[in-house]
Amino acid sequence: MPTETPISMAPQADAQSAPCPRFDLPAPDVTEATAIAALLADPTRAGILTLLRDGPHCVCEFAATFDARENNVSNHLAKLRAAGLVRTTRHQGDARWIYYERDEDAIARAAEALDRIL
Amino acid sequence: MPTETPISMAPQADAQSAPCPRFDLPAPDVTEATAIAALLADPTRAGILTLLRDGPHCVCEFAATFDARENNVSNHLAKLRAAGLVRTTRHQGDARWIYYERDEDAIARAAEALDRIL
DNA sequence: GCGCTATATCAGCCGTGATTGACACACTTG
DNA sequence: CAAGTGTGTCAATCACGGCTGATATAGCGC
Repeated sequence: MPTETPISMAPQADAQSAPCPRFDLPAPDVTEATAIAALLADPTRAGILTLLRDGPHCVCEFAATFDARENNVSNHLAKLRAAGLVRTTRHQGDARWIYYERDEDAIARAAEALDRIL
Repeated sequence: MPTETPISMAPQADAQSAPCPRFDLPAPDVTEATAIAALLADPTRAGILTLLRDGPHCVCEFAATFDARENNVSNHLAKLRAAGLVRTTRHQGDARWIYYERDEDAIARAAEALDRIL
């Protein structure tokens, strides 16, 4: 206990001479934000979302651009799809080619969840 | 299978009958965004940043709120500090207590980096 | 039908990162 | 000064997630 300052105390309201930590603070719910951040933490997934901003692309294009294997790209796209951030459309004329495109509504909601903690 | 329309092909310029994938797309630089996303992907760190929005807090408050150990909280805070997202100030009167606070400028830049890929 | 292509799925391995447990440091109080 | 408190650091451990390699499916052309 600081027993000096016989007349005037430290007048700061910001931090007094006795710290009183609060142990009953409510823990904020960050499950949604952390799930999205975990998706964005991978460079391949982040690159895919960025590349998709100028239109749909197929798996082989991602694989070539990021020097990754097609199955790994497909795995990353499956996670983005499970989170609802991307959709798939088949190419008419050759339905083997699956084009991925952004779900802008879901991505906007994801950005809001991140902004809620930033 | 719709095999009709014997004369005219599908006239859409959006997706023709022959896909031509582009293999020379530039790979976007996502290093900054992925680094920040990796920080936010941990629930303790995300919770710390959220809790700090209503003012500075000390290590023991985080540990109590998230039911974590002080040394682990200190580890997470060290990473947030290394990224420049939080600052430290010592309590005057009892300098053992280290209060963490948000660096709003750095956090705003982090949010911009994430918005750049979302 | 058959082969070929584009994509998807999955067990197993492996590396990164969080937690553990112990210790060290800085500061205050007696 | 010593004891106690709040925090930081670090080797060892452990768990989660991406990669590998193989296999599977769907659609196209012959």
